Amino acid sequence: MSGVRAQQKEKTRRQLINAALKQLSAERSFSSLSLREVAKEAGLAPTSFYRHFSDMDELGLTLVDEAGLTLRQLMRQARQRIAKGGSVIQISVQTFMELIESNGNIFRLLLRERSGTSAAFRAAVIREIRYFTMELCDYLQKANQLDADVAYMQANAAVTIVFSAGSDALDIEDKAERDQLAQQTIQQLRFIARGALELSDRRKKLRRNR
Amino acid sequence: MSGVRAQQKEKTRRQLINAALKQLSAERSFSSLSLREVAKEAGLAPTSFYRHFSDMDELGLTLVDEAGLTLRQLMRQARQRIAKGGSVIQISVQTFMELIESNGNIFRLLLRERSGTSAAFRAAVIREIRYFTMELCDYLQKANQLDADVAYMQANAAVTIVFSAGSDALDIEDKAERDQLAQQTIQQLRFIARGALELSDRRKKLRRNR
DNA sequence: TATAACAGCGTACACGTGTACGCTTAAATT
DNA sequence: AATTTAAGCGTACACGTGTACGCTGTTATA
Repeated sequence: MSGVRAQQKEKTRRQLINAALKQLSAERSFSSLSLREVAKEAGLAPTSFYRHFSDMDELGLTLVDEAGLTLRQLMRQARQRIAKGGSVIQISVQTFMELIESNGNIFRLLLRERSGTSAAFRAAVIREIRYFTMELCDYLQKANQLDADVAYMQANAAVTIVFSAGSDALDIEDKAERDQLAQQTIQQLRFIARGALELSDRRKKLRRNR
Repeated sequence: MSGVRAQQKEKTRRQLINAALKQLSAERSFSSLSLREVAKEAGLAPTSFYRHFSDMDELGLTLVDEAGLTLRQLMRQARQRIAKGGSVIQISVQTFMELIESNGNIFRLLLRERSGTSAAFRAAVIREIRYFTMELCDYLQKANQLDADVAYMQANAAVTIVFSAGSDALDIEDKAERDQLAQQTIQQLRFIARGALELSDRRKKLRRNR
């Protein structure tokens, strides 16, 4: 049981994953990739693909998992930076934008499959994004003493805005323009935060006067 | 030049458009439609397709135009209702949700092609949405006396939130759930409006004290 | 050392695709 | 009335697709 074999298998599995990831781009969606193309890019015979995935769909779901992992990495990194002090919103947006720059394709996958054509994919993507949202919701609730529903609405709106901005950022090559987009996004998140806090305060006053 | 011929041509052209629209659904994206399928659905021989569009892409762009038209219809309708009094945000969201219910497929097209695979499509969709955003921006600027940049950020955020909610609504069949989503969206838009107004006020004070 | 497991390959097949080409037939033009 | 125009059809082709099947060579097990 030395594992030479299993090791090799894992390696070509990664080659398939990377091949698919590489072929994703602005002009190429996952659903437009063919099994043959991916196998070829990975240096495999088409039929060997089946030794690793039963389907292109299965590969796709694996990629979504990969994307979820990246998202969690993002959260960890942002938390670390926040712990060192600074504006929470600014740091979060900046970290997110860096992620998009270095992992454009995997982020594109999330965006496309979110409103994509396969129910399984959509469900998987939505799950990842929901996890992300919930994590943020928790943080907001504790940090700002918000009611659960207010925190959720804020988190949900914030994630929507940030993901949308990320999608736009993917189409911008000019750095100055991207920075401007980031600034705008930060301001929009502040709008939302402000509104949420205000509702929360109003409710608190109402409770006190009862 | 009675136009019997041109009339007939226009009719089958519409049949092609409607055929494509009909085949769009949660499980079927435009890019996954084939020329042959659309022609068949329209009751045409595959090769006759070319008498009307040189490409599936050309048909697609026509559909995006159609969607833009629908969007403008929406704005008109919302304005009429608003003129009769009531909460602007509430009426807008409600009108939007009605549109989605009755024109799900065309709205899906917009959502999908926005982050889709064809540069031409993306550009066309972005143009339509930008128009929509600018219209809202104008309104906000005048109605709330906002600075141009603040109004734009609010409009942009609002449109993002509403479109995202629309996308979610497409996957919900339960009416009560959809209503809840609408309520949440309304609240989120109020957050944003609140934040924008607050920034605007702060700026005004700053100017006064100069 | 003999045997089983299994990753990877090549061949082969049926199927759906876009589209070139020429024909028919009815409307439009002369 | 004679001629031109053009919408729609059928045939035909080359191409890319997923995948079934059997073979080979190497690794793991007994």
